[in-house]
Formats: sequence, C-alpha cells, structure tokens
Amino acid sequence: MDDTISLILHGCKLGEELALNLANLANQPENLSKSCEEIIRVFADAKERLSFHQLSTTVYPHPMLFREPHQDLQQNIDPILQEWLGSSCSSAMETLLHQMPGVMAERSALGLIESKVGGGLQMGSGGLFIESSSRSDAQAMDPSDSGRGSSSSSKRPRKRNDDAGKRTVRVPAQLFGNTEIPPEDGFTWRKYGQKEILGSKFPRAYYRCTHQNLYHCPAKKQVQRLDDDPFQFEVVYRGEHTCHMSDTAPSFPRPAPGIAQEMAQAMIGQPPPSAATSLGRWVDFSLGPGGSAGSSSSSMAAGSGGGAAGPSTGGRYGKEADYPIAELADAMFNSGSSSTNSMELIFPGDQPSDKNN
DNA sequence: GCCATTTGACCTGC
DNA sequence: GCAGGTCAAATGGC
Repeated sequence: MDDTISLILHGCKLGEELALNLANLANQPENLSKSCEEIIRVFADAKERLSFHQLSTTVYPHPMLFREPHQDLQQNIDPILQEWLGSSCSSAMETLLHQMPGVMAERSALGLIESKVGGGLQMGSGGLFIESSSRSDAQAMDPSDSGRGSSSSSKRPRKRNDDAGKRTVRVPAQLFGNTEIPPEDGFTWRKYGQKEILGSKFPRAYYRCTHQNLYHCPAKKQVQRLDDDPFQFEVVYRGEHTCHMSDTAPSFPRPAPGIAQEMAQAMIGQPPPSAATSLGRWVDFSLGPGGSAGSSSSSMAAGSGGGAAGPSTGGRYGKEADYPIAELADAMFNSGSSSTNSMELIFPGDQPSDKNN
C-alpha cells in the first residue's frame, strides 16, 4: 500500500512540477503532453492499485500520517509536515486521508499492537514497521556514548543489545528508479562506519548527525538492507536530534523528534521539505529501474556509503543535487538547462533556506 | 581548506 | 573469542 501512496505522491509532485512550469511549457505542447501523460499514467496506476486493495484491512495510509496511534489521524501529521504537505500535495493527501475509512480501525489495532510489543508500531502488508522503545532516546543515547572520543575516559561506555531508545523503521525501496537508496528523513547524517554483519548479505552502515560535534546532537542511525527483501531497508534510529533546538543550530524547522523517521518512509519517492537536494533522486525514480541516471551502482558508489547502506541522505549530505535532475528536466521540459540550477526553475519557492539541515 | 566517505583497526559487550 | 559499534587516518570532491 505504501507503494501506492508513493505513487500518488509522485503524481502530486509531477502535477506540481507541471503547474510550476506551465508557463515555460505553454509553447511546448509536445512536452506538455508528455508531462500530462506521465501524470495520468501515475495516477491511473495508483487508482488501479487502490481499486485492488480498496479499503481492505491491509490498507494503510502512508506512514508519515502516523504519529501516535491513539490520536486522530489528521492530528498525527506533524505541523511541519502539514505545512509541507499544504505546500506541495496537500489536497491530494487530504483527499486520500478522507477516503480511507479503514485507516482508523487499523490504527486502533495498531495501537493494540503497540502496547503489546512495548512501544512498537507495526504496519501491515506494506512492509512498514516501526518500533520504538519506551525509554527516551535522549536517555538511551547519551552523548558520552561516543567511544574513544569521549573526554578522557579510556573506556567506551557502550551499551550492547540495548533496545531502549531504539526505533526501527523498515523503509521500502523506492518504487521507481533507484531502489537502492532509502528515503531522506529530513536530517543530515554523516557516515562514520560500515560493517559486514554476520548472517547478513548486506553491510550495515552507521550514521550520526552531522551536527553531533557542533551541537552534541546524539542522533544516530543504522541502515541495512534486508536480506530477505533487498528492496527494503531497515533503519534503526537512536537518539533524538537536539541540534535543531540550539539557537545556533541550523534554523530550518525540523520535523518533531521521531517524526523524521516516519518521514523517512513517507519520503519514498517524495522530496522532504528541506530537500531540494533530494529532488534529484526523487525525480530519478521516474527514470525507471533501468534508468541510467543515478541508478544502482553509480549513485550508490557516489554517495551512499557503500553498497546497501545507501544513506537516506545520499552521497555528500546535503549536496546531492547532482542527481540527474537536469537531465530529466531536459527530457521533460526541453529546457536546455543542464545546470543544477534548473531545480530552481522547477521549484522556485521550495528551496530550503538552510540546506545544512 | 573544509567536509564527507572509506576502511582497517580498535574497543566493548555478550 | 566473536560480533557489533566506533574511531580516525587516508582519500577525494567541491
């Protein structure tokens, strides 16, 4: 189901792009037609899928719509997300929300699951899975838990096998294009390690918040591709971001702690608000699995930290605008522009003020 | 020069 | 002793 939502989001975004470039395309009926066809195709596909799954018990709203299982669905949308949704594809999403009466029942059930498993939230057939510990992440992720670098202590106060403060999110690979990159989650991460895990086909990548040093932000995450489903990533978040709380920290309003992880799933094929930088990848989806641009090995090697651990933030964190957006723009709009500035043409108002977030 | 990634080594918990 | 998590030097891109 999440794939379907991604499809719809994709369609919304395409529509938005089209709207923004309507003026440019006005005298390019051919490209205009192509854009329309693409949008139609995406929504038709989504509609087809919806009719297949329609309101069945396995239908779930996109995970980004979840916040707390016991709250009203719409209230679950983080204000920041709402704002973003409002600016990008809110109407479609709202429509979607209101057209999914099965959601609330499911959410109740999920709530039961959550309480049963101690804070975990499982989401059904879409393969989405969130579990969080009952303990606060801040507790679990003491900044001093950074090993060698921690002051004068020669011992690394590490905790093994400590699920407290740990949230596991299964993130399906994108439906389109490069399926090897997990979605962004609105934060910037710096890879600090990669490890082959016994019994796992794919290595696990370790990330920490880019602002860890500056703001002592304890947030970390691990990204690992699932053995049994290479098209899904398991992302383990530890620690809450504190960098956005600092006055001197990057000013872009971040998602509320915890919501980012859900955004990670939500952003499948969908650029986060801060991510003009991610748009390139998002657009890359539309190139199809065989798309040459940024697909598989090249983009992975370029950015993501190695193999399976393709970080949601991709390559140089916050610098991934190098994805072939320009090529796509050329293809779609025949704009002739090959610079990454074409992003501004497509999303003139969406450029984040602070891409370091 | 700065910052991110890579990767081997190191450290610690089990 | 092993496996997982982290460090930090080397390297590369911008």
